[in-house]
Amino acid sequence: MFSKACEYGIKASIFIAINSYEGRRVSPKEISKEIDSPQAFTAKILQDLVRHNIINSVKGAYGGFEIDKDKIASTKLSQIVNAIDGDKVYNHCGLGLHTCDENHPCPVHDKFKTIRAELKDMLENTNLEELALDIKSGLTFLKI
Amino acid sequence: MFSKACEYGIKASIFIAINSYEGRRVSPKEISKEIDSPQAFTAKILQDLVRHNIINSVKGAYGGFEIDKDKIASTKLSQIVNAIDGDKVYNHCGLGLHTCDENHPCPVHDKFKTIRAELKDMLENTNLEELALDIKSGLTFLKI
DNA sequence: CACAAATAGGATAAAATTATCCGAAATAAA
DNA sequence: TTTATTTCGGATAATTTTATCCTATTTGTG
Repeated sequence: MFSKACEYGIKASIFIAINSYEGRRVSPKEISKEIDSPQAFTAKILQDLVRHNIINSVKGAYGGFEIDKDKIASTKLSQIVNAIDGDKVYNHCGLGLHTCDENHPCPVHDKFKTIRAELKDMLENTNLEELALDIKSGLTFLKI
Repeated sequence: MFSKACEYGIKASIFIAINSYEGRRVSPKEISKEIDSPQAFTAKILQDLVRHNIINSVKGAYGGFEIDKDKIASTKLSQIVNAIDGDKVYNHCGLGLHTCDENHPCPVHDKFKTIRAELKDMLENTNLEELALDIKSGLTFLKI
């Protein structure tokens, strides 16, 4: 469904959000430990999220990654996915046709339509805040 | 969603089904031309489908690939996907956790649950016959 | 200013996926 | 039985994704 990079990016964003609520910046080392991902690779993905304005980085001593507190609730899962994997989750034809639409559908176009729409809807209506709160309250987990 | 190999495998199966209704065997060359895929790679995937008993191969002159006519309607899309991509489409955690279930859910477990179930349901309730008929009647397409 | 602590970014490596090539084996027909 | 045709299967290559390493750059503190 998502690339490894995207999986790491989502989990990292959630962990950063949790810590940003407490005013704490986190490093790639802490993050990769907490989400069980390769550190250097995770750092690359964080750079990408910074470039896409999803998270914030502060260089130098006492630096690290953070998210503006008042941005957490309005950051959608779809933005993270889009930043890392692009729009192929929504737009790529299920069977890889270059053009696949109502006028020229692939054999599974119709059957995929609702599923794809629901996925899109879910990603666009899920925000970082709810995901972070579930982790904090021990309802969900970032690793294992 | 699916691997390239799986996309090719699905399209190839549909094309073979169409021709099997007419009692015609088809070669990797014809298939790859019709579904716009690399020939040798497609041949490998066909071998895989043969090993998984989804299609049938006949070696030698006048040989080729075919599907038993009376098997087409009972062959589910899920069987093809499973043969090539395994069960990860259904079972792999959305965020890559090794264990992700009701007792130990990842942050998006619940939100993915219905989507994943629908996908599974769709794949298990779509058969080769309907896909082949749609192509034959010009309703859907295998390439471009 | 010098130093320590961080992220940024380029180069490279490893692994997985996608793709190609070629000879072996099987089979039908002449 | 020979020949032409066709799948099978192993070896290899190309590409993409995943992952690592090292140096440069930035920045706060003493």
